[in-house]
Amino acid sequence: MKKLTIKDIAKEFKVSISTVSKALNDSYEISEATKSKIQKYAKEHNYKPNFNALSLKNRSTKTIGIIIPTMLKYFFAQVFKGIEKTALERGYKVITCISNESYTKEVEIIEMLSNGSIDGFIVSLAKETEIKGDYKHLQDAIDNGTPIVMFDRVAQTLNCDKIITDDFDGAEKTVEFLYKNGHKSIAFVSTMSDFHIGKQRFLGYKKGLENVGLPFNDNLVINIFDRDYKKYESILIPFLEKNNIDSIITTGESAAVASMKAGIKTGHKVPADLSVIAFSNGILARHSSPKMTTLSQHGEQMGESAAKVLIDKLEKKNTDSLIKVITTDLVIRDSTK
Amino acid sequence: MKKLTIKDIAKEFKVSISTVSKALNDSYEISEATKSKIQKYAKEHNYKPNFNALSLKNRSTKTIGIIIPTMLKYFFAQVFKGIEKTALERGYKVITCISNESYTKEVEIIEMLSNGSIDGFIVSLAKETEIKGDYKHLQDAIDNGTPIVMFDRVAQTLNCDKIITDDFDGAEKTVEFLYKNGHKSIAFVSTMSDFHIGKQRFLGYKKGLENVGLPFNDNLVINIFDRDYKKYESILIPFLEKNNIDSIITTGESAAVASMKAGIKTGHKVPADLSVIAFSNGILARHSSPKMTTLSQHGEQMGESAAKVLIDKLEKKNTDSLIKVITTDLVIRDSTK
DNA sequence: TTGAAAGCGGTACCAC
DNA sequence: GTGGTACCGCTTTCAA
Repeated sequence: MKKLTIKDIAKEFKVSISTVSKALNDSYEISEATKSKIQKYAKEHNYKPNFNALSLKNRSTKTIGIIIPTMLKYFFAQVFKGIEKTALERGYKVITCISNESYTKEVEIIEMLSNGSIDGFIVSLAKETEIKGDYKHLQDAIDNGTPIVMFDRVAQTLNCDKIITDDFDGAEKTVEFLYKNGHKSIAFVSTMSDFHIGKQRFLGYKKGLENVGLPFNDNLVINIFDRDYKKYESILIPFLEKNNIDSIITTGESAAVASMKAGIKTGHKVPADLSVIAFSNGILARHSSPKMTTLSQHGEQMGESAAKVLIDKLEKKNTDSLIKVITTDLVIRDSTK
Repeated sequence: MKKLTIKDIAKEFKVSISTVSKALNDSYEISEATKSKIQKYAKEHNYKPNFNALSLKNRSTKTIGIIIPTMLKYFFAQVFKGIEKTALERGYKVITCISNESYTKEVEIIEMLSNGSIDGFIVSLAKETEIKGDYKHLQDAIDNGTPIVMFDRVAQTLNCDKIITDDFDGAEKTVEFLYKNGHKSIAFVSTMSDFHIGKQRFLGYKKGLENVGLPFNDNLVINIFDRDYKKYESILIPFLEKNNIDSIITTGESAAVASMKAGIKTGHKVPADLSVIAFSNGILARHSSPKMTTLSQHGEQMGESAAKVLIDKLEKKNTDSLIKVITTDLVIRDSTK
């Protein structure tokens, strides 16, 4: 039972294919009688215009390519949700590819999709790519007329639309929040120091300290490079033992959970004498005990925004590049006093 | 800077387009000299055969459609990872759509993609669809010659390939494990009693009790219908107070976390006098305190399997429908004694 | 009001 | 060894 085509319908009614095409598109050129019988037939027989033929003709696929480092992190899954929802609403499909933090994979994906498969890209950089700092593959795509919208892990030097978090400001205001609540010895735990966003969060932390008049102390900052969250705790225990710390800001959830556990193991009470706040987007925060206070990231909204900006660009509703900042919200739960 | 086509290359070398096509496909009909100069030129100018033209010609898009209820659950994200990886390895792209547990959405997605956008589907049913029991949209797709592979939440009555978890056996062996470790009063907490897989897990639980000679007690079973995990705890506290329970099997992570918290609040010690085991796939299990013992689900492997089975079918490497069971593993952590 | 034909970017058969 | 052409399914211009 193969697919019905315009040609089949033309044969059925003994008319030309152009008549059928026009009838289906409700053209004024065609008589009501002809139109209605053809439309009825098409509907009854579940006719659907062939996607590839249309894409070929229109030079537009109505699909967008997503390239993200992973789907296993809740933040990215949330962004994906926002993209998918918005895209569908506006009649676009999404092809989703995972770079798995690999530069090579990212390049290959761009290559693979740059053959008319998609109209534009939404990208968040692989870790390797960001460290390498080589964005030629993305620049090539742009030069070829394929718009790119980046989010979260964006390439500073690339001229394209960007959706980002207020990393700097978020960290800054978090320090101020902790200070106002009586904390004097605020530590910063980062698992993202390789990333631009990690650096911004760190700089915001420093700025926050400066704002409230606390000295910056290098010993209160720890950068974890290990990718294995299981080791976080053992790294943090000596950190907490050696230093007199009353609060911790972490760049992510796993580190925050580990911080709380390490805090408890080193004799602290959370939040009575150790407060913990994480840049986060979710799932662990709400299930940890105590429940985690977070600087909440609105991944879904970032996704919606990215899709909207890209599709507007594809449909020429906007033209010049913008940077959109989605601000974090401080969500106070039980890990801070 | 528009895309280079075969026609452009033909013009460049003043040869016919068929010569170019053959040269690019390394045909024996074309002289080495011509081939090499054309191939060189194509590579240098980054020529890529147009995807839509090829798909149109070949009636095959080398892309597969994924329809899943959500990406925010770790299990589905894992399955997605497996699918994406395997698909890419075999030269396929994936278009991913979220049904958001809605029957209507699921139907719309199938409609939308049934226009030659994809060669086959990988589906896990929306909750609504499963409750409704109406699989006509899927049957239609199959009848139209679009193969479907289902996973986890599969339609019993549909004749297609299926990748499932050993829900019944998993629950059964879990009861036996708990019994061997001295538990006599084993509760079953389900958030999936609407789903076939939830029913299977329950039946496996009953069978397990029977196997070890424990009586089945209706009071020790609780079905939670509330979708809000925040309420789980308040539902479970009276459940634990009223009954004398020494161990709990849950159908998912959130319920297990809530069970542990409720247990602690009702004066139990986990795992000393209350053991908790969850059907799970991940992330919470490893970060909870105590870390959760799980019946681990291998989502990624299910995804790999689903993609492999679908692609084999598309490429006619297999032909008849199979049901593949991916068995769970008992991963013992700290929530069981 | 309807139809013929070109074209989107390829492939492949057939002729030269 | 190279070129002409039909075709994949559809839209659109132009002619009838």
